[in-house]
Amino acid sequence: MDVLLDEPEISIRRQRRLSEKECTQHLMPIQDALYVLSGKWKLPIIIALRDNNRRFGEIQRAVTGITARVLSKELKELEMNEFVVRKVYPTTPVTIEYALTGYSDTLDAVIIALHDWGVQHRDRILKRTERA
Amino acid sequence: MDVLLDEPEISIRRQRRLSEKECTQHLMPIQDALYVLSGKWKLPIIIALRDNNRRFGEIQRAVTGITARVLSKELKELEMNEFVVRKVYPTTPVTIEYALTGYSDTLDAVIIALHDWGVQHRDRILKRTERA
DNA sequence: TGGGGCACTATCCTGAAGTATACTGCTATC
DNA sequence: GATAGCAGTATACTTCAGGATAGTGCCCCA
Repeated sequence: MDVLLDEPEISIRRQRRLSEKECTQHLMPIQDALYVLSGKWKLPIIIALRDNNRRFGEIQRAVTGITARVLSKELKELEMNEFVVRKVYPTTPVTIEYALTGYSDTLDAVIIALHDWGVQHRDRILKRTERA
Repeated sequence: MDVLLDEPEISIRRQRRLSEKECTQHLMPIQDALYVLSGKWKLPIIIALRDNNRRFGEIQRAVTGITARVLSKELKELEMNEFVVRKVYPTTPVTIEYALTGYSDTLDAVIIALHDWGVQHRDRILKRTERA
């Protein structure tokens, strides 16, 4: 529902929080960060890897619903971002393993922040629908 | 580049970090959080609003490149998520103002985490391309 | 009286993300 | 000899976020 008030606040401007330049400078890194995490599968794959799934087939079974084509593409992207290493062992036939890198751990703070916010948001939504 | 090793690590499993159930429980809130922030425009709009842009036209001019159609749609979504209120003043013609809610401030921790990670990631990428 | 700003909506279109299905060459197992 | 698993690739399709363009009714200003 919209809020109806008597007088526009347009004249009662709050103090500026950030200059336009500061804002843009803040925006770009955030979008970079969002970019590497967005999409339907990146986080599920990372979580499957954290759960010690290493082989292509294992990961595909852990991340239910993903097709081989998409998993292959996503793993390549995660590898490019250095979150994942692809290890090839000269067995016959070759054994291939994927593993998270140490760099992937730098995402922890982000993941925790997103998680915490998501939990309280979910809670809030639930309470809102209960009230209604 | 792939890494070549002598022996598969498949037997040398690291300790489990999270059970599968725990993982899924962690995943959903994260996806919820990502959902409300992802897309090309949500964050730029939030930042424009923080910068005290309140009128539709003001916001559109601040968020360069966005069309009225998309801005309208995004503002509705932000309103549904209770990050934004739409205030209607009974002037002639009606004056409409958008403003961030207190709830939008709960995103601060998430935005800061994403920002910090984004900054160091950018740095890392730059250094990598310099090296090459 | 005609042009512009206001806050939008309607219609159509494009491109990127994701899906479905089939196929590869290799080996191990029934 | 047939079937299944391994780690994918190839081709074709669908879906949907977002973009382009035009137009709404209202008012103000020259």
